[in-house]
Amino acid sequence: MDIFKESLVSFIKTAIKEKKNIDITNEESEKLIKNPPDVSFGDYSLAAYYMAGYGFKGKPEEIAEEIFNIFMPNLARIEDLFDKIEIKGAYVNFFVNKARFASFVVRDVSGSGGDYGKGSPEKPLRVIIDFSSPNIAKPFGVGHLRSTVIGMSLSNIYKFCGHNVIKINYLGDFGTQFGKLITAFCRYDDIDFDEFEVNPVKSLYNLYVRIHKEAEEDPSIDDVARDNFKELEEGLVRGNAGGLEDRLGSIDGGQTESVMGTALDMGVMDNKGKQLRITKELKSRFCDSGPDGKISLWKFFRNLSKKEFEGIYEKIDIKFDYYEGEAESAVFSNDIKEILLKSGIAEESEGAVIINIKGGKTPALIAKSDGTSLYFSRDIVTAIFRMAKYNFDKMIYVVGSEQSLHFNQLCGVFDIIKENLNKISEKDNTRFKRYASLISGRLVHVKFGRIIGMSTRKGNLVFLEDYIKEASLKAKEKLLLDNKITEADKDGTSLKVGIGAVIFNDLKTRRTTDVNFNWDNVLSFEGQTGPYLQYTVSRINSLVSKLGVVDSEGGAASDTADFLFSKNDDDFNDIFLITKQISGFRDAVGSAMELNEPSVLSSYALELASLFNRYYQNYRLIGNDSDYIKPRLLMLSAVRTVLTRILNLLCVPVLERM
RNA sequence: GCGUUCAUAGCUCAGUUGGAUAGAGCAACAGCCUUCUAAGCUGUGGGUCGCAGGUUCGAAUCCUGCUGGACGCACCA
Repeated sequence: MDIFKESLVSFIKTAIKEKKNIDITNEESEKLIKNPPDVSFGDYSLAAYYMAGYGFKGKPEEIAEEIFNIFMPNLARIEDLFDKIEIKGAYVNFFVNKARFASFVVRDVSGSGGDYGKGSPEKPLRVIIDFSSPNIAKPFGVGHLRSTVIGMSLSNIYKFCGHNVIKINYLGDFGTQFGKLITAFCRYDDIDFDEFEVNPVKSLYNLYVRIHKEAEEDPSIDDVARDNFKELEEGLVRGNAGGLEDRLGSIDGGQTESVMGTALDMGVMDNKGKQLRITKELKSRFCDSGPDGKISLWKFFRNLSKKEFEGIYEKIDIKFDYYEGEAESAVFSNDIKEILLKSGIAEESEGAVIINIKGGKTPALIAKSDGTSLYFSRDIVTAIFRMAKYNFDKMIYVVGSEQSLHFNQLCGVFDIIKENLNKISEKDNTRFKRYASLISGRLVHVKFGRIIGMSTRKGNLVFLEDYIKEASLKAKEKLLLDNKITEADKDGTSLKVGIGAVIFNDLKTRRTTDVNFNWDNVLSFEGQTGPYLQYTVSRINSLVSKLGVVDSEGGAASDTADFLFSKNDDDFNDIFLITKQISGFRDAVGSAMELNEPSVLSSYALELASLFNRYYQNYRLIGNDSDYIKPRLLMLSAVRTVLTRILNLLCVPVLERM
């Protein structure tokens, strides 16, 4: 909060106490202060409607009059900070001393180093953000990009607000579909092993599509696939002797790393720890050796895919603290099933095990009739492990809204467990009870809408790589046309612009609305786009470096003066608008975090960039004397500081020049 | 059928949590580069906030109904 608003807050608080004998907190007082919709209504306002709750009575206009009369006699107490107070209908509007305000903001930014807007909560939260989470047998498409950039951006925002963030990529590395993949891989003789090395995910996907098609003709394939999956899962369970409680015990003892690393395999790695290339011999060894072979094959698929994903993440500069997988949780799913059945929380139905979540009509399914695990049961185990490992205050799942039901049920299960804790026997379940009961109320599903209508010209799924390539190509054309780069593009400018366009496009609208995809829109780079923001920062860079030269020749300006700007300056009003926007940065980050909504920052940044570009167009700095330039240099770098920060928070690359 | 969610300018979206005159960007049209990067700026036109009720001083925002779309609803994830 700035000193202007602060003084209003305390003034209102005192006035209400003095005049109405009502005690209110600073927070309540702050809530009464509104931001008028238009600058012509001033900078802050008090609405009579809200004041009615604090002892003010009568028609709104009368209340406004009364408030106005409270302020006027005491104007001296705040007049340094405010130019004018006026009544307009039911509102009392406050106009800040613009020259002072602008000077204050600019100093505030330059004084906080690069940390302007950073939060430092008294009790930082420990927040897990689970995002991206691609399925290892499905191409990394646009849907995963959304989860990835929203998650990464939220991680940045929480961190910037002073919280402790743990970023987890929960790979979709398990489930019935892997039974299918194993079946397919072993069934077909014409598999291109080289292609498998180069494009593992695509190869797996093709296998999946192929076997799926064949299964439509011959349903017995599905049975084989289910058996293969069962064999795989049971093999893993055998390989990890000891149940859930033991595992939680070892986590308590500090053994937090995945148990899968030590799981059985038969020669997936060479003696240097490098994964072997698949060959015909290796393939038949995997396929003919029962559970151990299945496990090896599964690991082989997983490793190759993970490597491919890491390449993509590196390209768009996304980093995770941990990679996890569903398989580890699958191993302990059966324990969960037993606990919940025994305590009566879950029940059997048609051979499967279900839980009725209150308020929901659809029961949650935690185990299949053949005893193997499900997505849902694995997520329960995973959450418990994470509580044991990280003791989180909040866990955010960044997953599409089509999975709302799943996450409602997941939250519901932990509520039920907490309510029925005494039904679960203490014996052998101490740790389970401790951790599971802590989870209730701490899970958040941050959902996002689908991307509609995105396809190649042939109507196929668009891969992220191609998406970025297309955008970069377009950026390159533009750069070449303007004679800004050589064909070689050594700095990778076009790639950064392309990535910026693609990522920003995903973050500029509110998460929950479905995005209508439109190539023209993504490839235009004008108006409300990532490149527009990148361009704005580049412009400032260029201008600042040129002004820096001018300034060093011109001598010192009034660094310590109370006012850096004068209301007689030609550009005064525009400078004020810019600084006003800058001063809203803290609130913007704050609500972006509160709402788990990066787009709050996108809109904010676009507005700031737009104000700056208008200023840039209308006023010339070079050629003026140093006293004129120096404060404006501070203003420029304040804009740059905030815009750069937001680009960083939103995972949009910042360019020195473009 | 049940549940969730959405509907704002030709198109894509904002709209400060119920407040003052509903705003941007694209697209269209008219302008601005011998001057700090034209991926920019200025101006014009464009709206029954899906429809109908209700709640109150006040509704794009909350409630109900209707219409239309998206998603989900037991052994997939």
